[in-house]
Amino acid sequence: MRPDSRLSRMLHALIHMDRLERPATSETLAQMLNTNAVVVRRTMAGLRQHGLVRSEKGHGGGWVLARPLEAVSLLDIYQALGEPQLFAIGPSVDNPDCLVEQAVNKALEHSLAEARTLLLSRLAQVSLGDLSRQFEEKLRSGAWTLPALPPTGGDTPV
Amino acid sequence: MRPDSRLSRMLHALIHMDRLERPATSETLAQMLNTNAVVVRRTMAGLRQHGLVRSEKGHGGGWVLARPLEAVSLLDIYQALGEPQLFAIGPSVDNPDCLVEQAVNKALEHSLAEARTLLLSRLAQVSLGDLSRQFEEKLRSGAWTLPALPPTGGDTPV
DNA sequence: TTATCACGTAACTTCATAAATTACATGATG
DNA sequence: CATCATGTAATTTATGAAGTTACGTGATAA
Repeated sequence: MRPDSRLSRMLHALIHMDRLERPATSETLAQMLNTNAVVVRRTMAGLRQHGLVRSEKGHGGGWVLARPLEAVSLLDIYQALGEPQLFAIGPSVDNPDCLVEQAVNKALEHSLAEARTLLLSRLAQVSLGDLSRQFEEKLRSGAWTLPALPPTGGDTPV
Repeated sequence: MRPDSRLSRMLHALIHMDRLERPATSETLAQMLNTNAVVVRRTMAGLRQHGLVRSEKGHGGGWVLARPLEAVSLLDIYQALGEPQLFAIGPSVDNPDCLVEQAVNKALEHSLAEARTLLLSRLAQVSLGDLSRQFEEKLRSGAWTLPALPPTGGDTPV
């Protein structure tokens, strides 16, 4: 099952947006995310509805952050995306009247619920500012030396 | 994303198998699980390779438990199924050289790994015997009173 | 005022994969 | 040796994220 990458993609986009002077167009973000501008707009729509970003039409328009990165947690983004399905495994609904199936599903869902609670609490504890700082740290520590590029200086990578 | 129901289905099947006198055919299990006998064989194959069940061909053949339910945890079944993908969300691989994407994915994967550890430990703590007892408890407590069936006695449901 | 830019959104196609189905082979029982 | 039941390859179906096409709306600039 191919995992839903929308959360990761939006985090990626928002951190880039924070580093740009001007609004980022859907086309620009689509190139960063190696996808299509319509996919960007569609996914960004939820964030706009939750007041995390604003959009502007026309010349010079695009997407801008509505809050500082420090004030946005990974959980905020997850929720703004509509809280997509977390788990790739789940209960069966083959014979809902069967008490065995009910007992199995109850136990399984209980374990899943615990894992979900832990995961959401972890997402709540991490801000986009934290991620941005970790990115800055990578830059400072020389991590920009890409495999095929000896450290001859030059452009910082995207 | 439709969740993978194989874990739930196999738990369901194994508990029923424990209550049968004779080997359960794939066809019988398929009816319990509202699916196809080939799906049952394919899914059961992993459990056989891990020594959790045995299969017998020919007349009177079918599937039998190779261990008491108490000696099998939900984690055992999950592993026997090849440890299928747990999460429906995951990292993006749009621009692997991008340090922002790397930082985002690292943080996300860390949270996911913690949730995975918790979930697997919970699955390890629950045995099929526990589930079977919970099923028996439902039976005893009158939970067999199905919506359309007043408690007039009669057959116990599947 | 008009051309261009950029978002908004519906409708459709593509892609991946669990699940289901079809087909046929192998082995065990009566 | 007919029947039953598993073993497994190959194919089709179903579902939803992702991608694409098309067209509409609003804002800016010339």
